[in-house]
Amino acid sequence: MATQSQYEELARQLSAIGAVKRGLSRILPPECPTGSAAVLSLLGQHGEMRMSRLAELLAVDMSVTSRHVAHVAEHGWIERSPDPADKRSRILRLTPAGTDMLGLLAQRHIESLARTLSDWSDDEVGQLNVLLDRLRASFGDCRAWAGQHEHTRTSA
Amino acid sequence: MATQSQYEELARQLSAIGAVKRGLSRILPPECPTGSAAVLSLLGQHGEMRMSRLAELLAVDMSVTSRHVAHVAEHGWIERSPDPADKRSRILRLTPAGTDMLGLLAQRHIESLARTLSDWSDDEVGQLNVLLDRLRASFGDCRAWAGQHEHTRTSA
DNA sequence: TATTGTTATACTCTATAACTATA
DNA sequence: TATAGTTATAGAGTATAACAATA
Repeated sequence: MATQSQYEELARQLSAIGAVKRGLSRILPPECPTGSAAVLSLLGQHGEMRMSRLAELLAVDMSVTSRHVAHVAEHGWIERSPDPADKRSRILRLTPAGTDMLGLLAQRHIESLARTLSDWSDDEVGQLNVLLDRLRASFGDCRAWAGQHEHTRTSA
Repeated sequence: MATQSQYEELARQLSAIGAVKRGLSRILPPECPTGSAAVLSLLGQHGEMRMSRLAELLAVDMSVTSRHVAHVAEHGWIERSPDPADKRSRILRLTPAGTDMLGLLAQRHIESLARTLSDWSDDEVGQLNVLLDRLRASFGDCRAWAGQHEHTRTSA
């Protein structure tokens, strides 16, 4: 168990990390904003999948996923083929153009991070990756989360 | 220097960390969304300051800062007094109500994180805090950043 | 009747540009 | 002329709710 102070600090750090994310998003081509990049990245990592699975991996509502996927499909980076097992579903799959775009994104991310984190050791970057992955897992596990404070009005 | 693979992984982790941030934002009272919470937090940490300083700490444009500050002031959580040294500026300062709200936010963050990260040691949380702080610093230092790819259209 | 996915609507956060007041 | 801050406008991301098609 960590101290209250550490939890407060972590909340501040997570709030501030938005600046880093914005920095990384600025290097993306404008046709491929962060939402599209996330879709491509997950399809590249996990291979073909359905909308519902993608929404779960993105950790956003399926309506949001639907819009991102529509944008990515309009650009020809993915194809949506009918799911023979369930006519309501479609299978999402990277196209060659999508794979190319994914390569471009990786290249830009690597360039930026290599420059920005030039004084980090590989061990430190590895540690951060491990901790961030665990953080995500800890939050993902805890699905008894939503509606806990149910957005109560306060008098403060 | 880290490997390309580690940089790619870090980019993915940062993209995915949004889910954690959204989780934390859901426990906030609806009158005090993340933008307002960030303003209160920084004023609590650093004490009174001017808009321009706050914008720098938030790492967002001053126009954005201005709107957050207006919202926070409307709720009576801060006061804006004229700066005697520069009539264009106003000094921002937490009110007692703002301090109360800050306390409520801290309490909710602590509750949530203590529950979610119950199996983390204090050392691990501390490590993550250190690395996130350093990450922010590395990006903050690198101000020769913007306009590097200048949003070039790509053919990919 | 329940589930998959889409669309309409609304809200938050952010950036750019135009503007006011002061330095 | 330059700087501090505000406001108008636009764009991206997300959530809720209503809807269509299929299970």
